[in-house]
Amino acid sequence: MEQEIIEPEIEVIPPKSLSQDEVLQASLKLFAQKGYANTSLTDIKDAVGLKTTSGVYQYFKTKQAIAETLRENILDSLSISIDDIRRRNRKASEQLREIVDLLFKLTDEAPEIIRFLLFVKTEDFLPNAVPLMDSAAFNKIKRIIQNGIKEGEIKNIDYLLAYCYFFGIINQSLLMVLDGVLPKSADSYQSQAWLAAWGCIAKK
Amino acid sequence: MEQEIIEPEIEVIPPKSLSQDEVLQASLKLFAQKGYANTSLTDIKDAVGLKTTSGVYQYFKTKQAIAETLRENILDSLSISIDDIRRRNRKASEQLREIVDLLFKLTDEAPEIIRFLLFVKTEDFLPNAVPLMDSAAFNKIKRIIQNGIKEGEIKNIDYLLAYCYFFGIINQSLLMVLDGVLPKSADSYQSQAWLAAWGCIAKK
DNA sequence: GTCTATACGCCGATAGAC
DNA sequence: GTCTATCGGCGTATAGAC
Repeated sequence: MEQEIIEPEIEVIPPKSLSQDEVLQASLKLFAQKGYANTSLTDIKDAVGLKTTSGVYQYFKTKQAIAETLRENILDSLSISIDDIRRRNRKASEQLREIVDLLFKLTDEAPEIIRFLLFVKTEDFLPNAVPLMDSAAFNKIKRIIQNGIKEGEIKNIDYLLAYCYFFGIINQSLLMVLDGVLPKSADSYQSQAWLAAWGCIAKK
Repeated sequence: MEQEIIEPEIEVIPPKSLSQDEVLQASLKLFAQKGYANTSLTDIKDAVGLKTTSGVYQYFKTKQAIAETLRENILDSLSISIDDIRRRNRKASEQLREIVDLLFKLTDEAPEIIRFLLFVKTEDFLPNAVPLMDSAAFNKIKRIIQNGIKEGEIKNIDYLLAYCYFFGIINQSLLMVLDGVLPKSADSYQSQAWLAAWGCIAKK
């Protein structure tokens, strides 16, 4: 008669079914805060609520593999977002504007992601990882700029220089927000940063 | 009969009077290339030509102390250079122009220094170091910008934003040169980068 | 004042009990 | 499938011989 009661036992309060994703999220925050080398598996295990580091190895064979997966996930989702942006907008100015939107929003809402991209030097510990600038996501950004040049929206300069000036301003803004040098939320600086960055490369 | 061969071992060629500065120079290169955490005292000892790490401790008590001294030296000499630049020029545009000159020249001639400034996150291992933006050198740069705003040379915006836009472009240019993304020497990009950066913050 | 030897902790990783 | 126990290695740092 009480056999049905067996069911609710399936984790009433803490599901505690530790998932691979919990490890990834915890590691992302730690790597973003302290850097890869200064983050030990002990730190990760603590952040996730495990008792020993052995548990972590259930999901990832090595510490490197965690960082690798993290990087792939971030770059993949960035790439997908950019695809979406390109689908919804035709002009380079609109596409870049939406990419800036995304980056500033992430800086406020998921700063670990931007920290990871801006601060964590993956080439230091992932020797054969694709350089950021050669990843799918960044290739798409470069293509947007090249198209903008071709269409006459962007000055006729080396597209790498256009990238450099535009994202120089954008990245430095995000960086100074994350470092607390610019004291307000990223959102507060977005429109001005966009104007400065776009004004740098826009034709005429 | 072959006993005389023992003698030449007294190092005829390399005087090998090891100086503190040799350790600093070697460490600077290593830190700039591989990062602080990935550089061991064994690496430093090898780069300097010592047989054991003990020799390094003759000049510095800890590995941290090496990085600390290095940072102080670099920031001090930067600060001195900026003093000199301010003495020789009155207008903010001229002063900034010469600072850009200096940074690009260093990128070509002593890339380790710029690498150390741009890439090595000293706050990760020097907990109580003064933040870059609060160092004497950077305070002088901020003052130059504030003066430029007061004199009407630079747009009337928050001086931190002016700093952000200007050095966003300059630093990104140096960074992309150091990463090899921009394939030529820093010198090749200097005048264009200056024009873009100054155009961003110049009045009118 | 430079090398020998070594202490000692932390880290990443593994084997195996339950 | 999670915890116990532990290994081997490297990294910083020290004590002391020469």
